Amino acid sequence: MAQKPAIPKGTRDFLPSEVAKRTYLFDTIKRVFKRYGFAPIETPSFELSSTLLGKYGEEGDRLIFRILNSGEKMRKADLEALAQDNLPRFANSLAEKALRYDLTVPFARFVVQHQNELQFPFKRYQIQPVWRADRPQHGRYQEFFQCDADVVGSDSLLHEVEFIQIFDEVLTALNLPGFDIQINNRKILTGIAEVCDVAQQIVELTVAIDKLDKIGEEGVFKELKEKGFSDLTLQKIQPLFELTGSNQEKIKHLRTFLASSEIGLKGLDELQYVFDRIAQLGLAKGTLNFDVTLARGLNYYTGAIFEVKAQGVKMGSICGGGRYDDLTALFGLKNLSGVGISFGADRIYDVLTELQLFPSDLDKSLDILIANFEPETELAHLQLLQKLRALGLAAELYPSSTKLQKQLKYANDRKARYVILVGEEERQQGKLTLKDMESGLQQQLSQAELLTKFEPLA
RNA sequence: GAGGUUGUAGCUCAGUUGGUUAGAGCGUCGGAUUGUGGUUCCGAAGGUCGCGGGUUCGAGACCCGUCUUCCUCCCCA
Repeated sequence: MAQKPAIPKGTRDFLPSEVAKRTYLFDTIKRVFKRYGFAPIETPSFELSSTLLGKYGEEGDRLIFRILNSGEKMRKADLEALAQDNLPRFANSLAEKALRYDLTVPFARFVVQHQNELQFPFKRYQIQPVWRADRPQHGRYQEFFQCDADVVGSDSLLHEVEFIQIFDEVLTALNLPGFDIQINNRKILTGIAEVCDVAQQIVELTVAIDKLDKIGEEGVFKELKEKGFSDLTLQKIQPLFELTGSNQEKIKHLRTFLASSEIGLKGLDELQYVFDRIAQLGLAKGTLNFDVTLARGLNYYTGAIFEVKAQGVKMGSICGGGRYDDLTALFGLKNLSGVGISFGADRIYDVLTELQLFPSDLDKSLDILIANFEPETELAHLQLLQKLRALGLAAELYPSSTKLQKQLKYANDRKARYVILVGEEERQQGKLTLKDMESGLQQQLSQAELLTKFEPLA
């Protein structure tokens, strides 16, 4: 019986017109990455479970797609763990491999494994799909692409500056009219926790204040209270929510607030450097904002934290990133500082679609169609096609000599710019008719004239 | 992982308190036009009503399960 076809939830098919848009998006990002000296690498779609598990917290482990052992390996199932109701251990014994959850952890594994073959500081970019067993929602898929660029082996703040320039350059090239690059520094958050005497609960603290723009000041206080923070702490944090004014004014206020925290002040110094450099260099369309409440969930960030939001659309962050001082330590290589960013290609795609910013001629897959009148001229047409294709033009001969009406409709649907007509009339005169599908105008040309006409277009 | 929501033609959606043969627009195909597309006119094809079970004389509609969609939370890009 014919079965209704379907694809798993949170996955998508891409039609030619969609692939054309995605290619445009990826190519724009790649072009900028390359200009800044990043080289592409690729890693496998799946890794050993042990490489991935435990790197993203409890929540992350739950969202990792596992690959069931096959054949004889099934016998490795730990039935004892099942009997003891230890489901995580049982699951691990069933699946030794898992689909890549992000590009950063596999990259850390890659760096450690190939450390002797790489030049440091090592700058790589990587555009590949990742998989998450998350519940799909607007702008959230189970299979999606990440476009990451990272530098490892350098603690220079130069990279932070360059990444901000990359955000600006890519998103400007994609014609986004406006976007906010939010920046914060993990050291400032650590300093805040120190000043408030809650250094141990920094994760709970930052996760809560990260939600400020979503649930408001009251919501944050409520959540902090539920997490067991004292009224005194809440009172100390309060001034943070009232930080207003320019980036410089915010930094100034925080210097007072964090006066007793060495690490907090270091974070402010780092931030100040980045702001100074960007002010001197300038940005095209982006604006750089200091946002103390920006935390991002990931625990491994230690310095700058970035997040980018597009203006004029209701969409979560479209880019993110930050500095992580010891990511490769997870795999045994210490003291290697890294900093990186990620473009959320699928979300950017949705934003560009919503704002109608994709160039209109992207899905043009055919420049010239030769209409098919009679089988006898087939060879001559194929020879003409060779010449047109040698010029770099996408050209094809309609495969059968059906009604001209149908062939023109096909050319129209394919968005072909020109149609070449060679019927009995033209053949007798040794000419061909070139029809411009946009203007509808036709002209009679010899083959040599035709090729001369198209030469500059190639 | 928790709660809610959706599913009818290729697409977007109608379908009354359960009652003959499930409709429309768009798209597709054919024709009006045997060498001229986009517009127009005429016609046609296309549906196990997500899937499985139940209630009923009778289910697209009601009930249960399941998958899917979208949303809120969690988390994230």
